[in-house]
Amino acid sequence: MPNQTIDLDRTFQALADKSRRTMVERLTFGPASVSELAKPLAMSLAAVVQHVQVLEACGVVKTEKVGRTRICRIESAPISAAEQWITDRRRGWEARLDRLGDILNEADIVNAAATPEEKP
Amino acid sequence: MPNQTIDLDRTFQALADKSRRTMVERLTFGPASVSELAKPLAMSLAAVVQHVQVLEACGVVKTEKVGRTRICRIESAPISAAEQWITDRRRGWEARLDRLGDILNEADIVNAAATPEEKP
DNA sequence: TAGATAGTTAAGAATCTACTTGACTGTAGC
DNA sequence: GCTACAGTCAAGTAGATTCTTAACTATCTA
Repeated sequence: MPNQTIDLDRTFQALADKSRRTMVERLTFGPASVSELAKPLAMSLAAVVQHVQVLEACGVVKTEKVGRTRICRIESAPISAAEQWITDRRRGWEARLDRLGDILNEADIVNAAATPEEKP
Repeated sequence: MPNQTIDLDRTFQALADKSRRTMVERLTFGPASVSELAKPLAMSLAAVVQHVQVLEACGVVKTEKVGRTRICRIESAPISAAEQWITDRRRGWEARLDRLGDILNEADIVNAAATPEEKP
């Protein structure tokens, strides 16, 4: 598979698990073997392998077999795509709230000009 | 519940569904009722209500009943926390790759200085 | 007040997830 | 070659997720 299309469903799903996030966090500091990833996790190695498979299925990590160990490294594109989706939404609602704030401020000014009496 | 602690598991899980992302996208443009959120989705209203409950459980949306309609609006904190988690990781590995790049560049320069013959 | 609208609730089915254990395979080092 | 290591595969289980339909409850409008 050359460059699998990025699937936000799978990527967010992959990140929705503390153990997998711990793995990603570890891989942030550089490549690691499966058993290295397994160290901080209280589960069987087989379970860890399955988590690695989930991360690999969505492209968040790439792996490579070196001798009898499997080296995992992080792949930026899918996580960046997830980040971008969130960023785009946040920008959207922030812009809206800014506009709303402007309108309310303007209304306040108009209101204050209309009734300049009461000041607590 | 005053300000529920942000649960990345739940938040990423909430975003791991196309229908829910569509809802969040819609809410980016301003509050909406449940049936308004339901419009673009090919599923029963009951199913939409359940999706809204998922989004509400992780704090991504807040709702309020007005007459017989339920108004949903986006809440920034949980999504921002998810974004932040990704951003922090990305920064981490980008910094690492930069350092790695520097080292390789330096090695290249040293190498080029050692063997200045071959140039394709 | 009758009927339409907007949502709620419960129960159930199909599917997915996150594990487990146990048997197995390929590689490394003595 | 033998043994330990690193991982793999398969099967099974408990619980979560995503829907459905059907019956129900408010609230609004004519």
